[in-house]
Amino acid sequence: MNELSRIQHTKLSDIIVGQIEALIIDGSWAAGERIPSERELAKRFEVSRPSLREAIQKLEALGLVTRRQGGGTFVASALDKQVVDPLFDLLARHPESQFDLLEFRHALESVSAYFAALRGTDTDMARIAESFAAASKKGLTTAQHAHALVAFYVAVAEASHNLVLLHLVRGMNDLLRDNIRKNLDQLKDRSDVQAQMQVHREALVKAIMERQPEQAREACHDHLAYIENVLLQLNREHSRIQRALRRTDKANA
Amino acid sequence: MNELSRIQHTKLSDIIVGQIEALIIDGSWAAGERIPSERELAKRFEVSRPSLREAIQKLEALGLVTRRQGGGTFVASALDKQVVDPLFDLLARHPESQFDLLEFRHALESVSAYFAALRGTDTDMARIAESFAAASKKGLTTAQHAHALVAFYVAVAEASHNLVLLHLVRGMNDLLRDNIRKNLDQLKDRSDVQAQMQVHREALVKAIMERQPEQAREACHDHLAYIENVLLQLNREHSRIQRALRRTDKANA
DNA sequence: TAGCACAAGTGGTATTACCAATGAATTGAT
DNA sequence: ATCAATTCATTGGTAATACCACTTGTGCTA
Repeated sequence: MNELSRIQHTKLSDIIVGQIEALIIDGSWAAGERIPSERELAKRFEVSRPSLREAIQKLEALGLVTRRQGGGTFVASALDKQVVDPLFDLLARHPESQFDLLEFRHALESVSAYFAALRGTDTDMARIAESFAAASKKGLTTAQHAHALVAFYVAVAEASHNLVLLHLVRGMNDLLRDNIRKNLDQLKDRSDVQAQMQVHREALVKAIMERQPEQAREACHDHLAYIENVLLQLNREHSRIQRALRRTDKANA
Repeated sequence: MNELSRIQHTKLSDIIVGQIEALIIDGSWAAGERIPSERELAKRFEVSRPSLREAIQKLEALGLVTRRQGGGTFVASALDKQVVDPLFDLLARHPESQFDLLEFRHALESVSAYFAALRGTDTDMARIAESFAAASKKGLTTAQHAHALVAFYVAVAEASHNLVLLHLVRGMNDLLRDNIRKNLDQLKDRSDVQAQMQVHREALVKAIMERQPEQAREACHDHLAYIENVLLQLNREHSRIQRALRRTDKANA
């Protein structure tokens, strides 16, 4: 049986990865802590150092540990535990998929808001309030505003206490910031729209703080649906202007 | 300068990865083709075999190549070139995060259903109907049923015509199948629950076929919320039984 | 007490060897 | 001539040992 034979040939390094992951996840090795040396671990697991190194390299690729030549191997802290998804790289290079991303954000942030309202601790709520206040300051540049909004959404995702949601939001940090900045750029001249967006965000924060999951979801949905509609309208206007300009150019030719 | 020193200390294996990636991307090494052996490549790049192996291992982690002991290393074809997200790997190895995944699926599949109903072409609808019929057959093993359900959800994601959703569903294929199989296993003795799940899926397909986005989203939501509640109930029962057993063991000790 | 030098311990890379799996070629039987 | 079995070469997987470069800790001296 093909599958059976595949199961039987688990690589040694994969077995070691599993055992080290368990140690990290159960807290035996805490974030930031230096783990035993490669030579020590090779002895402990009764494998060769190259096999142990292969396992450590996989853990590094997973973002679970970081290595420093001469310094040691450390359990990655949450701060620098970042994973890059190839699709997000792809999307970053193809801005025309902006709406695909917006639609996905729609789902991701709505469910994050829902669970943040459902499960957020008092600490979570405080951080959401802080990051929202930072994002609401006057006089921010577009880049600063985008950065602050990302921090706000990350705080909401953290408050959801869902590992998958948190991972995705963190993984698409750069992409999220670029998407938000582009949205803000396109809406730069529309102070009416910006005011409305701020109203939406305030409604979202209020719903989360009052631990109203359905309202939080709805507020987030309204916010993103509004942005989509405005951007679609702007793009239609832009396309219309482009077509008009092309007609004018043809008439003059 | 910290960053400057980081640039200077590029690992040998990373350099090799870049060079091999270039060969794959420019078509020198075509999909499905066997690449030169490790020993040959080590000689060509003038590095040691362990360093070359580390590079190949990274390429494998990226999904660019596949290795077979005794057989060789092959450029991954598009068919099995699957994007592996490290979190999905981690989740696959730690079943205790089953509910985080289920909550995320909730959001992902609801929005996929919404957009499938909104944008699905006639071809999409036909494929959804086909895959749903395949998933509804009697007499499937749990593994076959899970496999068929995954194909169904992939068809729905394809009908959404959203690149991000499609990517995520594809990327978590194995994880999705394992999650569904586990859910089916736990619900094996509950024919009432299985019947209800089938009713939900039929409602979902109906809403998509009739191009009713809100209804599709709602049907999907109902389906997954139902599964979550049933599993939570089962887990509570299981925990209660475990606690009762522990009390019995202690009394007997 | 601070700075410098040295040593020990760390990860990175290398050489060489052997094991287990795979596939191609060869040989023998029908 | 064809097919099956065997053999051998080549592949990836694992290991032992060594050395290099970097980091950190310790001890000594001014």
